[in-house]
Amino acid sequence: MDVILHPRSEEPLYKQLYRQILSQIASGDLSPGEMLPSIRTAARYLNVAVITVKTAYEELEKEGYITAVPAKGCFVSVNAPALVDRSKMDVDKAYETFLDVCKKSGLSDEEIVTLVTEKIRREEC
Amino acid sequence: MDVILHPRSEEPLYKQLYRQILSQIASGDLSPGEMLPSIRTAARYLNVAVITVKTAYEELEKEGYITAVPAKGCFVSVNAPALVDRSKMDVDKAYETFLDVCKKSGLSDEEIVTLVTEKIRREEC
DNA sequence: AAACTGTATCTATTCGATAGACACAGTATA
DNA sequence: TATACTGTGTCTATCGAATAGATACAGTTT
Repeated sequence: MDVILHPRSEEPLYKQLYRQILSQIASGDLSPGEMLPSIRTAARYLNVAVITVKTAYEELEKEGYITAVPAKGCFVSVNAPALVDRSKMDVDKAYETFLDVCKKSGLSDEEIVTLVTEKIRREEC
Repeated sequence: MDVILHPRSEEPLYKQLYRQILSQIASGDLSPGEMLPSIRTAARYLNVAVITVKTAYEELEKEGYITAVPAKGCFVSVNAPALVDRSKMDVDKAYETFLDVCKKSGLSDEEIVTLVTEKIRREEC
């Protein structure tokens, strides 16, 4: 399992795991149909609680990237790559919309970057 | 002071106050230059703590709607109506949507800032 | 039967948001 | 100058959501 968690990070463990798995699906490192490490195996390997892995997997399942089968395992969805592509497009589209509104409100490029940075920073605190 | 707070509401007291004052600025009920009730007066009248009013005023000031002058009072900014007109609400809404999509795509806060910065920089060239 | 799978629940901890109380420093006015 | 006001800063309490640990449950595989 090619995942590294940083326990002291601001980012919750389950989110770190979620992102890294998603990234591996996006890169093709994890193929559709492939079985993920079981929740217990992953938890043991990563030295975290079962619920931490469970939460990460749950989030991935809720978004359709993986499918959990009780007593069987968790598997990368066959349509995961399509979802990844779509999400990329969604990000682009959402960005375009956001940029449009900003420009219409008379915000400069610099102000937009500042705005996003500030909002993210405030959200993190 | 034409404000009513609902202590049992989900919405925090200071936000209720913030919204109602902003609404009054937007409607012209509060004019530019006009002095707002002092923090203490408002707190006494509304039966809330000083810091509750302070927080609401602080938010309004941070966004440029009012100006606080120590030992004098808080005043509606002269350019408050312009701020209201400017579709700031739209920017916020567009940002929220954009952020949502990014999060759903598994982007970390850092990655979002990078993405925006990169896109803006590329657009400028 | 043993060893595995995902799931559910109960609990503890931490942290931010909210808001109360009160002290501080500066200004206005009588 | 005494007082009554102004915004500000700090210390504290409470509440709830987020996070994550431990453990028990139910189903499948070998």
